[in-house]
Amino acid sequence: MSIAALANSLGISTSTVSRALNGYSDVSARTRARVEAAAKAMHYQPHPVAHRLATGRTGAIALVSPVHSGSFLDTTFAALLSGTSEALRAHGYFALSVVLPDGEDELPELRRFLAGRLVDGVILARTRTNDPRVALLQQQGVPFITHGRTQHNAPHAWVDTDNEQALFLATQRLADLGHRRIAFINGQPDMTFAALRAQGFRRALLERGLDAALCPVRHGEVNAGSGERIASELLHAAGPAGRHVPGRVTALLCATDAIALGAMYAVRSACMVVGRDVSVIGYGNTEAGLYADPPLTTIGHAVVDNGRHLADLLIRRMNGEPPKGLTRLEPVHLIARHSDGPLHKI
Amino acid sequence: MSIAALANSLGISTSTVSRALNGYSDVSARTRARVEAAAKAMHYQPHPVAHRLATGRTGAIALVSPVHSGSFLDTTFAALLSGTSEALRAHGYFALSVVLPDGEDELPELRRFLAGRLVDGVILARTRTNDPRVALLQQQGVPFITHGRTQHNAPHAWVDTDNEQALFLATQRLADLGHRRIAFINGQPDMTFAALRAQGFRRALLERGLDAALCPVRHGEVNAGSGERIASELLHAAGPAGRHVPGRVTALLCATDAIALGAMYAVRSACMVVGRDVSVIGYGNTEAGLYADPPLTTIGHAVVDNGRHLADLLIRRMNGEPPKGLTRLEPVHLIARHSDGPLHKI
DNA sequence: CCAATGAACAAAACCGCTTTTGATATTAAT
DNA sequence: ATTAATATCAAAAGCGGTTTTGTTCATTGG
Repeated sequence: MSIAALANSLGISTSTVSRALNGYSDVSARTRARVEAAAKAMHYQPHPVAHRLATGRTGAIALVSPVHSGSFLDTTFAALLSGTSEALRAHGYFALSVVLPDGEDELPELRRFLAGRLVDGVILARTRTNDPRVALLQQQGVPFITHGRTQHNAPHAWVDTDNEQALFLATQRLADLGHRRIAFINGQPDMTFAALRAQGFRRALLERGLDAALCPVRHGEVNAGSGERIASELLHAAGPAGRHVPGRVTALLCATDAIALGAMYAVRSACMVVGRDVSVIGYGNTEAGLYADPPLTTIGHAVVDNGRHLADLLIRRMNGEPPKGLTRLEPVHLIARHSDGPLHKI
Repeated sequence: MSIAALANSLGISTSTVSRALNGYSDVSARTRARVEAAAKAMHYQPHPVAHRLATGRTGAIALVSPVHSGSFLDTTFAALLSGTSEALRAHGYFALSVVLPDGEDELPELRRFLAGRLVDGVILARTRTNDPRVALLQQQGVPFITHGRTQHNAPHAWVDTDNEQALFLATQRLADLGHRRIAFINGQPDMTFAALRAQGFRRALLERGLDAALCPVRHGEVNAGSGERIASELLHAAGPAGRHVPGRVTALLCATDAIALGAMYAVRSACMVVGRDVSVIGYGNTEAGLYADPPLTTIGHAVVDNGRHLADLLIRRMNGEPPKGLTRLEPVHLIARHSDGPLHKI
């Protein structure tokens, strides 16, 4: 069923059919009704590709994320996708998730994807503080929004969780439990979230008067294997030489629940008890943390909501709003369970 | 840069340019070289949407999966996406992941997506034994492949892991450890994988001479919460009345690692020890299982490879091969860790 | 020497829709 | 009554390619 066939069967021109169906004013009510009836009767639907060629719009957006080497897409990403899909569906858009290869091919591959013109807009996940993908999107003029702020000069739309506040809260909690030697097992330092969390960590140390030299920040992949390895190193390391605070760190802040699960494993491997000998706090409130032994104290954030807000703001961006005001910082909260506790004298 | 502009600058017709660039034979070598040089110099690239309209091909395929209510896309799906993306990229295709809403809207939404003509082929994940999406795809004539077999009459391409064998192996192992009362916490009964795993479970019971009446199969969501709830019920239930084998089940087979983590939680909640009082076996070999306490015995399968094979077979299908032979059953293996052990007399 | 073949390109049709421009009839204003 | 404005529709020109059909000229075979 093409528009030509429909027009033919009605004995009118294709342009009139198109204008009738698209709500133009110079079509008589009578004609419009006839066209609409015939379109329904003949199950007419405009050919989407022809429509795209004529209008330039595709009706789809992409959620772009790299495969973080060593860790598959995590549950955060899945929740994000779920939220955006739902919200975009309400506006008639399709949400497509696109996986870019890690490393050198990432940017060329994103370029190739954008050149393919499959989508009207892009949601960029896993942003880095200085993200070449953002520069590319700005240069190509594609409407986009990032999950996580960046340090680019030109403003762009973003949604972010309050990573800084999250680690401020978690660190404060450990300090208030008496811990003085707290380690932070962070993600890769070039990631936005990692930089912000490190800020929150340092702010809390300062505010609670802890010695930053005793509170190391380590960087690694956001999976359990990496968490186990780094935690193991931290637990077996002695304090810095010349200090009179002896021994090891007593608390492990972890950038994700997965890291925390690895860290808990390391604690057990060192024949210590999580929550008593060593406190562990995760981030993300995943099921795996909830059902861990002991249940993991963690940071909660509404990722599905993040997805919805990303979708809503992107649509406003695609409708021409300037990126300046299209930002949103989502609150976080601490979920206390049993993987942390008061400092026991060693 | 349109083809018209390029043709104009060369002083030849657009048809010759098109034919030169697309390898037709009736273009002289000299002309072809000139066209190619000019195309490169002017950075000409065919407009993808116009190309799609003319050829009917989009250069993209979709990995379609529902949001399973109560559980987000799990790591299995993420690994699948990773594998397919990589393999399809090698063939110049984009892999797009599409999330369908759960429930009533699933089929209409798939129909709407297919009508959008964004992709040349579809990979269908999470298949059910009688899957209306398969019927829809067949009816619409879209090349597709499923991850998981179905019971449809018309043959279709599929890749599946050997679910039956997996549960056969796991059940056998528990039987050989002396367990006589083994429960299987399965996924929803309409899912392909669940039906096949139940088959493997029953086959092993038969082969090892266990009493099926003492070995219940339960169905639930494939997440930890559901696993905890069902395991808890099973552990607190007495044996069937009138039997002289008293007490509870001593081993829990779980359809996913997530379920197993929930089950382990339930065991601890009942003041018992996983691996001694109750054996637990998972499925999927996830990181969360590896770093659990105790480390989870589970079924390993190469999901990323599944993704690659799905991609390869789908491409052969799109190239016109009949679906009959385009199938592949992937092997599984048991990964022994410490969440199971010999039966202790209660 | 003339018809048949083949090489190389141009012209035109097509994919299917949107949007601009143009034409005609009707109505309102002067 | 004549002109200007308005309503309604058709024609045509995009969007940017691919593919079929035609045309011209040089070559070859009989």
